[in-house]
Amino acid sequence: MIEHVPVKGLQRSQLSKRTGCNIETIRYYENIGLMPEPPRSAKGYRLYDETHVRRLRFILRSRELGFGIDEIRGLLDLVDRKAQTCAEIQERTKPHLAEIRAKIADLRRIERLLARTLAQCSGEDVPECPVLEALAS
Amino acid sequence: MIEHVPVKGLQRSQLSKRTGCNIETIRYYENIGLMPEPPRSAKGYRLYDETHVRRLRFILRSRELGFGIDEIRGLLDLVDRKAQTCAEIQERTKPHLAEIRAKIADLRRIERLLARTLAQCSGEDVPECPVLEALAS
DNA sequence: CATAGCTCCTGTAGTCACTACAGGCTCAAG
DNA sequence: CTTGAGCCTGTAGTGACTACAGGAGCTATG
Repeated sequence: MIEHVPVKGLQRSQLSKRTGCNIETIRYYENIGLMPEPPRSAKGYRLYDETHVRRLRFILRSRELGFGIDEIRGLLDLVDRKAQTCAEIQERTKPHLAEIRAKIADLRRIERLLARTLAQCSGEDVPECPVLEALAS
Repeated sequence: MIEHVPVKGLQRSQLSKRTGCNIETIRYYENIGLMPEPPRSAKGYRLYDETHVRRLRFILRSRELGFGIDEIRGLLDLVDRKAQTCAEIQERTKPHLAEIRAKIADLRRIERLLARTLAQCSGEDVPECPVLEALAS
């Protein structure tokens, strides 16, 4: 009569399905200390609960918004300390927003250059291509 | 009377200075076959010339424009074959431009979301932060 | 009861585009 | 002759995963 009642808790694949996170990535986040080590079943299987689902969603959402692992570690520390204030969060988020804006500006510059060069390109079978010339210059 | 006249040609550090390319990166490009193996001096020092300068500039410019190593390999193949046509170049450049535009769209979405959330943030010492709530949701 | 096929466990290697380092040789200046 | 820079090589580290190898366990079917 040991463990006849199925141990409640989500296994790795269930957590993966619930969050859309790659199954290997979950273990990776555990290894680097973003996800806590979950309790284990008698046979050593990881057993997750709703707190893990929420934490993983937080991480994934932050990644989507372009935060790096270390930045997320910082945000999670604030959450865990429960001492976070709006001011602290702003302090971390504002430079991140600035970075994203810089990346956008960069890409737009590249896009303009590439589009302009392509527009000069006849698309015919001539051996002189303005794109290559732009790259070589 | 061996090699009294300095062997003409640029050494790695000179090529690095002329192109702005990190000195280690030059060897890396050689290892992966983007840069050709240059001739060597009697003692085995690499000796570059203007053709190497031009090729490296082409590579660096392409990287700046966001082309991956394999894409550059493709462009260089076209250049080397001397059989390139505008049509071939367009074929390779158009999808790349589309990728860049997709990345811009992505980043703009992220930027809007982050900016909107930050705008709701009072910056005061309250423990409920709309940014964290947005991340957790 | 046995076997098949799935999921789980672990550690490790591969990805991309570099960058850095260790250990040894060469070269020019002082 | 010594010092310090620059060259050579191979290898390891970066970030954020992703994939694989080798072994154990679970469940369903014959």
